[in-house]
Amino acid sequence: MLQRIRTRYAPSPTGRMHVGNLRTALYAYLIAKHEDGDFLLRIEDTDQERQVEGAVEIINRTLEKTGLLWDEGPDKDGGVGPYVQSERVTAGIYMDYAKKLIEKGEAYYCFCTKERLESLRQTLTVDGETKEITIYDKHCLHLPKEEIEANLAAGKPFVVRQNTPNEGTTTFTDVLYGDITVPNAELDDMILLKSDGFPTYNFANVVDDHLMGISHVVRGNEYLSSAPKYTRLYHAFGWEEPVYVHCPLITDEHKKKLSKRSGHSSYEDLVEQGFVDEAIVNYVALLGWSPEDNEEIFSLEELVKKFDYHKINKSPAVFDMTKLRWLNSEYIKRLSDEKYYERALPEVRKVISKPLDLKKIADLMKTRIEVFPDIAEPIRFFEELPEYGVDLYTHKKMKTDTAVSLEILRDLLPRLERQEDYSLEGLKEYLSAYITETGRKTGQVLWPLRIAVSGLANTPGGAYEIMEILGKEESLARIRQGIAKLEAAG
RNA sequence: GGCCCCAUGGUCAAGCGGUUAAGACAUCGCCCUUUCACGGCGGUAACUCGGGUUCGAUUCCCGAUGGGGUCACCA
Repeated sequence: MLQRIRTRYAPSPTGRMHVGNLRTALYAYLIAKHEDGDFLLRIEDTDQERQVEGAVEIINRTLEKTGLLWDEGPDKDGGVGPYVQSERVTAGIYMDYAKKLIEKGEAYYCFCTKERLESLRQTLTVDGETKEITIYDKHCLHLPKEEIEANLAAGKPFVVRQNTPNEGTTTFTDVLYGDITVPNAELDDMILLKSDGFPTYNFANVVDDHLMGISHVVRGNEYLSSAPKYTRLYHAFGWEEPVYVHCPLITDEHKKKLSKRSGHSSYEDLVEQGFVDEAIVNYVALLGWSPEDNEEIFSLEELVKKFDYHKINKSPAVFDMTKLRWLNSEYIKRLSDEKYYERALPEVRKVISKPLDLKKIADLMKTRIEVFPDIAEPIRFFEELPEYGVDLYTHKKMKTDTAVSLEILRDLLPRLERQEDYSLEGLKEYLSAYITETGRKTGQVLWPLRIAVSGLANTPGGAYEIMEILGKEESLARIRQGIAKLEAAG
């Protein structure tokens, strides 16, 4: 294959990128980069009503954060901006191409009013759901030339429609799905150019993919049913078709296509929920594809090396938050201190206002969380000793109960008051000496100690770690409280 | 409803005519351990159904069933 691979990600700027879009962008990027090809970004903003303020920036930022950097585009602000379709509309590109099609008889002007179109609409009820379908009747295809001219001259609003024959079939080839053939009669005369002069996605997409030399068109499987119409467009122009890669859908647990409208998480939502960029990209890559070596954790660079689009699955994949969380925990464990603190410390500060060693507290949580917000709850006891019942002091396996605990804490208190070194090592050394000296079991001594300083049966870290962080004064205060509590309980 | 696509454990996912049907997440149990977690070890759990083709089908073909997608002056 001598042809250079060129792919593109072509989103419409309507808000945050949801996971399905991110996966499409990722696959398009990987297909190109695996062969050292080009990856472009093209903003498809041909629907003026759906424009969302700042959406292009969100797309740019998301692509940058995930490392899916595009290779070319018009100069903009000293850098390489993405291609933007609305800017190309002004250049008259789409109008010119639409006219070429009209000349060839492959498209035609349509002056039908909304009302007339409305009358063509059929409603249909399936499984209790009401759906509306409209099949255009080619009314304007048969308009006399004079009438068309007159309408145009009168400035009557028009639309340009694709002229699809009612006979024959159209076949296109997808690398994953093979040849797909549909009867032309099934293909509606879709609108190419809207009455506001803007092209529809269907048209702009084909024209731009050709003009930009896109070799592999990567898009979601929901486009499979309109693909034959695009094929007809390519044929009508006499252009060579690109290679199609229709990616399987990503669905929710109910097998429904992920969409913003249904409230499914976008990439940015996930970041806000405490996920790591690389983990999200990694996980999403795995939905619909797996490497030959069966590895599951890899960087974008490794992905580029391993990715083979011929191995993309055909069946839809359910987005499994549980597995993403696991993968995220793996990424968190591998994070450098710097990167870990950057996101962990803010979470620690949410619950700790005392002048404690926040980094040490964060360290305690590194292997215990799946997402960053998991940090807050388990460390709250550092800030304030929670209310607890003396029954916590009873632990069969540790061979301890309230009586034993009271005895040990009373025994330990004066010693710990004399102890100056509250570092982890100091405490460890001192207390293990006490343990051997008294012949008690380690757990038997440490259990009541942890209960006293934390008020909890389960804590991140053990008694040593907690006491080190709390420091001598607070540790002793809590131990005295524990003793008082035990004495009061009798 | 028309058209199109899909079908291996709960989820992701190997497999591409002959396998004890991998692996990961989840789940369960054990070990490690002062708790929790990490880590280690092990268990439960799958080829939608019916016809073919074949010496032999999870694998190929057809059909059924199930699920999904799509049918806009949205992309």
